[in-house]
Amino acid sequence: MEKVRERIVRGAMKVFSTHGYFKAPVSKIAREAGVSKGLVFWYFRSKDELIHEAAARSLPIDILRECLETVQDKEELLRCVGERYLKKYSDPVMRNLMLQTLAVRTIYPEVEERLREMCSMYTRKMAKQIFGKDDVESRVKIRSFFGSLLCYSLRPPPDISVEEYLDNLITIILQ
Amino acid sequence: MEKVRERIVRGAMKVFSTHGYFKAPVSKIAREAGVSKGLVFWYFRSKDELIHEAAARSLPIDILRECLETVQDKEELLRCVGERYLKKYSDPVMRNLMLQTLAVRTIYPEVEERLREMCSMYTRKMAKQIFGKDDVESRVKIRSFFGSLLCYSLRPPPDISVEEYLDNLITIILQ
Amino acid sequence: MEKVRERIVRGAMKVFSTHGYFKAPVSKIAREAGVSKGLVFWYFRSKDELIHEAAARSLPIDILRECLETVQDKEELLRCVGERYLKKYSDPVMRNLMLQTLAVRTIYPEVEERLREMCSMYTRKMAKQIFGKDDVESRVKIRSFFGSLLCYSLRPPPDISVEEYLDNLITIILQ
Amino acid sequence: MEKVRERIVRGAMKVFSTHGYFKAPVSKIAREAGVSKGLVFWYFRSKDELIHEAAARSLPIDILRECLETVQDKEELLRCVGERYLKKYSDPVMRNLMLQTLAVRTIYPEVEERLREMCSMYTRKMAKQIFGKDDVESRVKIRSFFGSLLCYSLRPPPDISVEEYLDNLITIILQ
DNA sequence: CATGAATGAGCCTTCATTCAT
DNA sequence: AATGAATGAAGGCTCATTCAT
Repeated sequence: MEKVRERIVRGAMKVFSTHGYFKAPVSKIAREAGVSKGLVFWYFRSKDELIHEAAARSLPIDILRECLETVQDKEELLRCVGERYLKKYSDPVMRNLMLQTLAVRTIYPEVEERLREMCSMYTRKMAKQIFGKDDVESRVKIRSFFGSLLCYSLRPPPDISVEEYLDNLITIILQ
Repeated sequence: MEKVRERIVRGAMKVFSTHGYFKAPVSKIAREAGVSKGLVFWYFRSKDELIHEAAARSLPIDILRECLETVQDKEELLRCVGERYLKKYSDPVMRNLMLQTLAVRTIYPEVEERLREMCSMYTRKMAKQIFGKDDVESRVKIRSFFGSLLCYSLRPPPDISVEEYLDNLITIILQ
Repeated sequence: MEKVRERIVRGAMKVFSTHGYFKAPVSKIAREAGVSKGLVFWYFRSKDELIHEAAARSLPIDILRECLETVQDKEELLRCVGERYLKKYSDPVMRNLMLQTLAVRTIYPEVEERLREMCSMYTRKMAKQIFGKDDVESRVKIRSFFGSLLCYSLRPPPDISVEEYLDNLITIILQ
Repeated sequence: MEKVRERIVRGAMKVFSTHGYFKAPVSKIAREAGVSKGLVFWYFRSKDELIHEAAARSLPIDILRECLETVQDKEELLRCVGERYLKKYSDPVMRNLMLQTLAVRTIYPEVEERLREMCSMYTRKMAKQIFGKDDVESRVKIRSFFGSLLCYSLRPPPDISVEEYLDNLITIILQ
């Protein structure tokens, strides 16, 4: 049996992903998790705290960190990030939740900060590791890479497989 | 003096962009527009109707339609779309509002439908017009193009100008 | 027809006086005032604001101020304060409400401050005006005066009239 | 080591005295007493039961009973009551708690009853024992005595000592 | 005895919406 | 058209109370 706290987070992510952070009643989250409404507030001080937990899990920061730490080769790095990214967001819950998180960055400074860090630090690191430099062209390419992944996730074309898509994308970026 | 209805929509877009569609009280929108709360409901049947109007304006559909209608040359087409896109979303209100709109697509079927149309029909048309074909590589490139624009808008790199960025991007896509 | 805001305050005072400030639901206050619950929050930002208004009205500060301003003679001053005091708190609502207010002074600094002012400034002024001096005996007498009024209000002896009581009290204080 | 039950009552009195009976969460009381929340309900059937225990201890009934039983002389009786009273309520916890108790008399019939008994029976007994009679003047004096003690307790004048105050008060009452 | 997770009732507050003026 | 008072439905949160361990 999964731990209660984890069940609540899962339920929250599911409900948040379809209703949005602010239209999702805690009562619905509780029902989804199979617990009482009061218990949610035993594990989380407030709904905001639960939002923060869900928001943190919705971003691909973990993927970036891991791949950058473990992989050296440039093509392999792109593949590592690409594969995990597309896998993570093949789950509709995660996909929609990430969009919800992007939308609330103007409300929660912590979310904004996390996004800023992800966009600046990690893309810079990737540009360095892949192209050996950090010039305009490299950074445009990295952004195109992530942008493409995002676009694919948001609305996967029904007639292109993940592998095919990723192969093509990596080729374009590295050429 | 701007028309009242228009003032209300503008106010709504501004408030929606920072507070999100559901945390933005109609009272705040009215204050922003300089009218009474009651008047908002004279021009719009409900808050949802106002949300739909704002959501429609937040997407780049108008840009796609216009450029596809007026421009033939492939590079010119990419530049037409790119320039207008980056201009539209250089406004923080528009930028944030588009994110809000992406987030509510699971709630409003109309929004979902509009997005679906934009992603499938227009990207297909662009692929056709630019690459003459609609194969995997072409579509990956179009997605990379839009993804890159989106990424740039979300967090413009402080040391790269719009023109420079767009030039590089078009070169990468067309090579 | 009484003004709505005033009706709400009256209803609040009545409900507060029997249920206490914190056990009195706003819904009950609204019902007592004959308005909807939401309207209470149109006139008062929060329940706390309503509590403050009720608390301010529950104290005898107005009586002290008026009598000290208008009356010179010492016996007359005691009688002015005594009469109005006993009249004000002959109303069970006012009597109980004052007790509620005394009880929440540790929670609301504004209430504590108002009480402090009442106890120090006004008793000092009365001692000066009645006994011409501010020594220990005078101040003990003033406190006995107020204490006696308070005790009478809290539980009026069934077989002593207000006038009789006040006459006796003034005699004792002035002898 | 103090008995657990006693620790809980002490903790309750402390928390009640500052937060009031109804704003004081049982959890806070438990923390103050250094026990778990559940244990409070092992020793007391409900929070109300705990309130009653605290309320009973907050009143000066014990003082009245003891002094009336042991002391015969009138001045000595006043001094006995006065001294113990001022000592008991020199403790801010007791002082505030008594006010809280006065405030909840409209809610708990038992509290109301206890107060009624204290006010009628004991003041009557004191009047008899001190003045030999029970006429209006005597009872006004007794009320002035208690009222003065109450006033002193509520807000002790910073420049008058307990002894000095009590001496003066007894003189005034007995003259 | 003792703990703390779990429950559910109730309350304050917000806010979309209506309506008399 | 325009205002703002008035309403009622939720929703977030607290907290007394229970119960398995």
